[in-house]
Amino acid sequence: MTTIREIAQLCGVSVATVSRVFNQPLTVSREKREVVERVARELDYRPNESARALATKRSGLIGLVWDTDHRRPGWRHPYLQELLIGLKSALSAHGYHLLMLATSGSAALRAVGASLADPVAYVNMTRRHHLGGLVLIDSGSDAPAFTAFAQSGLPCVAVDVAVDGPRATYVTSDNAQGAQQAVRHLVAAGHRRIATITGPRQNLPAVDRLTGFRAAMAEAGLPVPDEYVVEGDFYRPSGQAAMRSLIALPEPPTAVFCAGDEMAVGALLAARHAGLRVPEEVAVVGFDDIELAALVDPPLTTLAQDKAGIGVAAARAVLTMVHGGATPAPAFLPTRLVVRSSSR
Amino acid sequence: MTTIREIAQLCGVSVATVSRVFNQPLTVSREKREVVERVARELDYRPNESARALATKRSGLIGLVWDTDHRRPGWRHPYLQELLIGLKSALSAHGYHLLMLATSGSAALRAVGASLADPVAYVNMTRRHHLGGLVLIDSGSDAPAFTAFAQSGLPCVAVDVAVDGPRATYVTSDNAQGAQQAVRHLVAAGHRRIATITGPRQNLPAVDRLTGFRAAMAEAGLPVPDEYVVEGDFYRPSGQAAMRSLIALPEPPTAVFCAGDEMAVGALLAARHAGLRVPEEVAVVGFDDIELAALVDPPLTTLAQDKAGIGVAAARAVLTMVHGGATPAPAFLPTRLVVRSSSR
DNA sequence: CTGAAAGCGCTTACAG
DNA sequence: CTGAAAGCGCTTACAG
Repeated sequence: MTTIREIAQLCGVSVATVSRVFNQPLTVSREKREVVERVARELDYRPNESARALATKRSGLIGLVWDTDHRRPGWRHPYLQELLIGLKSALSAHGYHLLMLATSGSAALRAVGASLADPVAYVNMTRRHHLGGLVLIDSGSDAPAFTAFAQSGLPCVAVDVAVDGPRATYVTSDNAQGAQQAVRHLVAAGHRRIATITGPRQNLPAVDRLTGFRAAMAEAGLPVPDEYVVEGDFYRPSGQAAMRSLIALPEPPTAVFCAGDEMAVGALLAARHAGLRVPEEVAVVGFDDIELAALVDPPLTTLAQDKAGIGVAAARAVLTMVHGGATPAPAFLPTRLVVRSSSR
Repeated sequence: MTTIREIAQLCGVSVATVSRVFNQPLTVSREKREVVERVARELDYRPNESARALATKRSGLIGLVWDTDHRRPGWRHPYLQELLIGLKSALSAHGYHLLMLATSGSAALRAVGASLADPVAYVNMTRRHHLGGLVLIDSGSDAPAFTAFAQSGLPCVAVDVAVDGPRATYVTSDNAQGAQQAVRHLVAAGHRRIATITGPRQNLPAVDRLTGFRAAMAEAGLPVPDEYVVEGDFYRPSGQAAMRSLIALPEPPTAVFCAGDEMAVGALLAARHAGLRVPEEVAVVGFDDIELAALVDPPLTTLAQDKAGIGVAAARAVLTMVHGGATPAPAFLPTRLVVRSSSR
C-alpha cells in the first residue's frame, strides 16, 4: 500500500498538502492538486482507514446490531435479507460500510471482559471502533442494551422497536394504518364478526396493529368481544392454536386478521384441519407479505411491508445524524394491501 | 474513553507496561499486572481499535462480500440468514466482527474512485481496513473480483463457489453426494425414468448436483436421455417451465430431481396445472430445504443443507488462515435427505 | 521485568 | 496557498 508520504516525496510537496488534496481540495492550488491526484491515481493510492479513524475519530462505518434471540434459537427475522439490501445500498451510496457487531449473547464479548448482560456493550463497541452510529434490529432479547445505547447520545436508529434518546429514532411500517386497511377490506367484503390474532404484547408492530384493528372496528361500528382478540407470538404454531380457539367459540368469527403471515399460515392450517373452507367459511388476512404468503393454499391476502424501504429509511436516518443533522422523527412507512384468495 | 496513558499515570507505570498487560501479560510482574488490571476495570477501559489496527496492521475484522446481483434484482440467497448466524457466531467466539463491504455494484465505490468493475476493489478494501480476510458469498455477478481477490494471497473463503489461490479455499455442501441420495431414494421407490432440472451451468452447486445425479443413475444402470436434463436458473419460473417441457415429452419421467427447492416448487405448480398428481403420477425432489419446502402442497422431499454449518465452516477457515495456519482444503458439508410427501 | 523512544499513516490547527 | 509540527492511541523492538 502506498502512503501519503511516498506521494508527497514524488510530488515534492508536504504530506499536509497531499492530505488536503483528498480532504479539502479547494484549499490547494490547482497545479499541485492535479499533480498529486495524478500520482495518487498512478500508484492506486488508498488512504489507510485505521490511521484516518485514529486522527479524525470517525471510521466510515455504521454498526449493525442483530442479535439472535438466545431464548428462541429458531427465531428468524421475517425480512432480514431485504432489510440488509436496503440498508447496505443506502449506506454504500454514501461510502459507508456496515459492521455487524458480535452481539451480547456471544462468547466473544465475555472473552473481552464484557459480561453477557453488559448494557453498555454497544456503547463501548461504538466508541472503540469510532462507529458513526448504530442500527438496531429488534430481536426481543436486548431491551436493556437497546435502551442504554439510545440514551448514550450516539446516533441510534432502531427497526421495529421504539427507542428514546437525544439522538435516537426508529423506523417501522405504518402498522396501525395497515391493520386498518385489512379491517376495511374485510368489512367491505361484508364481514361483521372479525377477530384478530395479535403479536406479543410488548412488541411495537404488534401493539400498533392491534390499535389499528380496534380503530377500524370502531369506525365500522363493530364490536370486538374479548374472545376475538387472541395473543400469539408471531410464530406459526401460535397462529394455529389461536385459530383453533377462535373456531371453537360459540359464535366464531367469519374473518380473522393475523398480525403476521407466519401466524396466518398457521391459521390457514387450523381452518383446514377443522374442515373450514377459506375464504368461504372463514377469511384470513396476514401481515408482512413474506414469500410464503403467495404460495400457500389458498394464497394469503396480506399487508406488504416496504422491506427494503425500511432499510433505506434506517440508513438515511443514521446518516443524517452522523452528518450533524437533527434527530429525525420516527418514520412509519406505508404498507400495501395485497388481496389474494384467502379473503374476499 | 479512557486511554492507556491515563491508566499508566494512575498506576505509576509506563504506557508500555500497560500495553503489555493486555497483550503479553506474562512478561509483566504480577503486582504491576494486578494493579493495572484493577484500574483498567474500574475505569472500564477499552482499547481504541483504530489505534491498535494502525500499530499492528490487524483490525479484528473479517470482511463479508455479499453483492446482490444487479442483473437480477429479485435474486435472493436461499439461506442467507442461517449462513450469517453461523458466520457471526463462530467469528464472535474468537472476538471478530464481520464487516459487510459496500460492494462493487454500488455508487459508493465509484465515488471513492473504484470503477464499477474494478477487480481489485476487494483487495484494496481489505488492505485499507486491515481486514483479516474475506468471506465471499456467491451472487453470480462478481467473478472477476472474486478471482482477483483469491489470487491476492489474502485469506479468502468463498461460499458455494470454487476459488483458487495461495490462501483461498471454499465451503459448500456435498452437492454430488446429496444428488446421489436423491436418486437412490427415487430408485428405491421404484422409479426408472428420472429426469433432472439443473441450475446454471457455471454454478458450482449446480454442476456438482448434476454430476451426482449422473453418477447415481449410472450406478443404478439407468439411462439419462438428453431430454431428461433441463437447465433452469434456480428461480421458480424456470422450474415451472422445465417441468412443463418434461411433461410434454413422448415418454415423460415419473420422477424429477430439481437442483433447488424454488425450482421444485415451480415443478409442483406445473404438475398441478397439468393435472398430474404428485407423487402418484410424478414424484418431485428438491434441494436446500428452504422454509417453503415443508409448506407447499404436497410438502416437498428435499436435501437439507447444513446452512448455519456452512457459515461456521467458512468462519473457521478464515480464522485458521488469519492465525497463520495452512490454507484449509475445500469443505463439503454433508446434506440430509428429508422425505416428505412429494416423493415415494 | 521495565521504560524511553520510535513508529503505524493520517489530519489539522498554527505560522508564515 | 504551503509546510513543520503536534497529535490521534497503541505496540514493540531496543536498552538496561
